[in-house]
Amino acid sequence: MERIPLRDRQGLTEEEFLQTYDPSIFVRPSVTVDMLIFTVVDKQEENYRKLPNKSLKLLLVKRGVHPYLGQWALPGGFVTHDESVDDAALRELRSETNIDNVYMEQLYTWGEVNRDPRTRVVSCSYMALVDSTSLELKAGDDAADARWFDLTYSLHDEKRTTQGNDAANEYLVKMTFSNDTIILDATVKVMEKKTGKSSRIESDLIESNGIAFDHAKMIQYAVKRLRNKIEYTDIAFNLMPELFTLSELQQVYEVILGKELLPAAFRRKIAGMVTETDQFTKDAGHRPARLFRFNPNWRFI
Amino acid sequence: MERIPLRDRQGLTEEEFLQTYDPSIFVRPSVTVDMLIFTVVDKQEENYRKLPNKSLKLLLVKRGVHPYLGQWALPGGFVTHDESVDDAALRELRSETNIDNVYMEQLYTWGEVNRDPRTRVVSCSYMALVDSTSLELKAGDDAADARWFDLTYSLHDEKRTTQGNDAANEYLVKMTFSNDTIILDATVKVMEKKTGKSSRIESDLIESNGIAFDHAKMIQYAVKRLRNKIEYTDIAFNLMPELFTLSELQQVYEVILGKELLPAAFRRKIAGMVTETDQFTKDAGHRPARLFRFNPNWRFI
DNA sequence: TAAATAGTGTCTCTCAGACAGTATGAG
DNA sequence: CTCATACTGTCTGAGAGACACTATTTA
Repeated sequence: MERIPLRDRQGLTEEEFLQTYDPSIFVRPSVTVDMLIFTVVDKQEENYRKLPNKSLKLLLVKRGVHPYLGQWALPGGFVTHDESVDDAALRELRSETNIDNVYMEQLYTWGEVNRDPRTRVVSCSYMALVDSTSLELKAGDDAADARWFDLTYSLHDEKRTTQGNDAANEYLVKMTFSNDTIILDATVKVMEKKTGKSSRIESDLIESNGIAFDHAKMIQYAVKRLRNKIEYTDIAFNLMPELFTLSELQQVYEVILGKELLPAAFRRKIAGMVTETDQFTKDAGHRPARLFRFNPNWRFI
Repeated sequence: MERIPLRDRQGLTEEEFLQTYDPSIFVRPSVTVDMLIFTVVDKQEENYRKLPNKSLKLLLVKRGVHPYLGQWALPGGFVTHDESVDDAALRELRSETNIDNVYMEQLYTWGEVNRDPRTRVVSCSYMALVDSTSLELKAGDDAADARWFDLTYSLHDEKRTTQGNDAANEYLVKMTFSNDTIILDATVKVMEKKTGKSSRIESDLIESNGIAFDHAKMIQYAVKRLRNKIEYTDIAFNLMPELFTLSELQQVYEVILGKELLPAAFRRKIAGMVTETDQFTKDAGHRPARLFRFNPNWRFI
C-alpha cells in the first residue's frame, strides 16, 4: 500500500519527526496508561415490533500527532510523577467520558522495547465498563476526535500441534471497528506454547489497518478477559442501566460472548444476581417484560 | 516496637540515607519487576510408613541495603532501557534460580506513589512456578541472601455489608513465612467495594513483620491468583516433576488451595490431564502407586 | 497380619443444555 | 387473531461431593 506521507502541525513527516526526536534524553522507560472503554448500546431495528439489537462499542481516539498520525488509538497518556497509575487511568477515563464512577480494572502491562517508535514506553492497560444510558451526553466531541466503534471479534484458523511433551495452540483473532463513516480492522495471532517445562502465551500483530501502535493486541487481550470474566463475575451489570429486562441482560451477554444463549438456562444462571421489581416495559408491540435490578447481595465464590 | 536503627555499608541509618537521597533527579517513574517464585517440596515425616507432606515455598531475598535493610523482599530489579519487561523478569528469575525454562506469568502492576521511600517506582509483578526436584541445586547461596520460606495463607474476619445498592466485602489475609531459622508474618486487608456504578478491589497492608515494601500485598495477590488458576488451568503441573503419583499431584493441589480434597473426585477431575505410565513407586511401606505424566493434549476451554 | 496408602464403584445432588409449551400486549 | 417476545416446565446428561469398599505392598 503506497501512501502520501502525512504531516503534523510542524509540517514534519513521521520519518522527519523521528529523526528530530531525541530519545537519549530518556534513560528510563516512560510509563503510560491505555484505557479500553467498553459500552453496549442498542442498534435500532426497522420493524417496530422487533427488539433493538445490542452491539459492543469501544472508544478510540484519532491521533493528531506523530507517530501514527491520523490512525485510531486507545485513549491514554503518561503517568505523571505525582499520581498513581490507577489515578492516571481514572484521569484519562474522566477526560474522555466525563464519568468517573464506573467499573475499572487493570489488565496487563505491555513492556516490549520497540512498542513506540519515539522512545521506550511501558504501557499499563485498563478496562472500563460504562452504562451507555448514563453516558450518551459526551464522548465523541472532545478536542481530540474520540468516537465509539462497533467491535466484532472472531476466531480463525485454530491449530493445535503436539510433539512429545510439547504442545502449541495457535489461532487468529480478526477484529473490526466500525461506525457510520469509518471501518478499521486488525488481525492478531495468539500463540499458546508449552515447551518442556516452560509455558507461555504470546501474541503478534499480523495486520492493523488504522489502529495505532500495538493497540490491537491490547484490544484482543481485553475482549478475551471480558469474555472470561463475564462468565463468573457480575461485571456485566456495569454495562446495564439501573433497571433492565432479562432479555436485555441476555443480549449483553450474547454480544460479549459472541454467541446465542438459551433463555431458560440463562435465566436460571443469573437468577441469584438480580432482584425483580414490580415495573414492566411498555408499548413494546408484544408482551411486556418485567424490569429487574442488580442484587448487591449476590456474591461470586 | 522500639528498635535500634540498622545501618548500611556507608554507616547510614534509613533516615539519614533518605535525607541524602535526591529524588529530584528522577522525572519519570522507575520501572522494576518483582518475582514471586513458588515451588512445592516434601516435608519429611517421622514415620517411615507415612508419605511426606508437601509445603508451598516462596523465594525471598534478604535486603543488604537501605531501605528495609535486613528485611526480606521479593527478588527483583530495575528494567533497563534495552530489555523488555518480560526479559527483565526472566533475567531476575535466572539470577536467583539458575533456571529459565519455567512457567512465568505477569500478575499485576503496582503503581502507588509512595511504594518506595527512595523515589517513585512502578513495579510489575510476575509469578514463576518451578519444579523443586529439578531445582535443589541452587537458590539459597547467592551473593544476596536468598532463602525459601514455607508459606501459609489464611482468611480471617470475613465481613459483608450491604446498604441499598452498595455492597462491600472485607477480609484479612494472614500469611506466615518460615524456614529453619526465621519466622516472618504479614497481614493484608482486602476490600471489595461496590458503590453505585463503581466497583473496585483494594488491599491495605495492616502489618508486615520482616517483609519489605508492599511485597506482602503482592504475595497475597499472587496466592489468590494461583488458587484461582489451579482450578481451571494446568499450571499445577509446572510444580511437578516429569513423573508423579496422583496422590502427589493431589497434595500439590491441597497445599495451594489450603484444603483437603476427596481422592475419588480429584482423580475424576484430573483424569484427562494425565497419561498413565507402566512405572510404579517402590519401597513405600505400603501399596505402590502408579506414576503418571502430564498429558500435553489436554486443553482447558 | 497390621498399617498405610492406592484406587474404584456408586448414590445423590446440582446444574447446564435442549426444547416444547404457555402467557400476554399492540395493532 | 397474529406477531413477537416473555417466561416456565421438565427431560437429560455431565460432573462434583460423599463415602464405602477393594487392592497391594512392607515390616
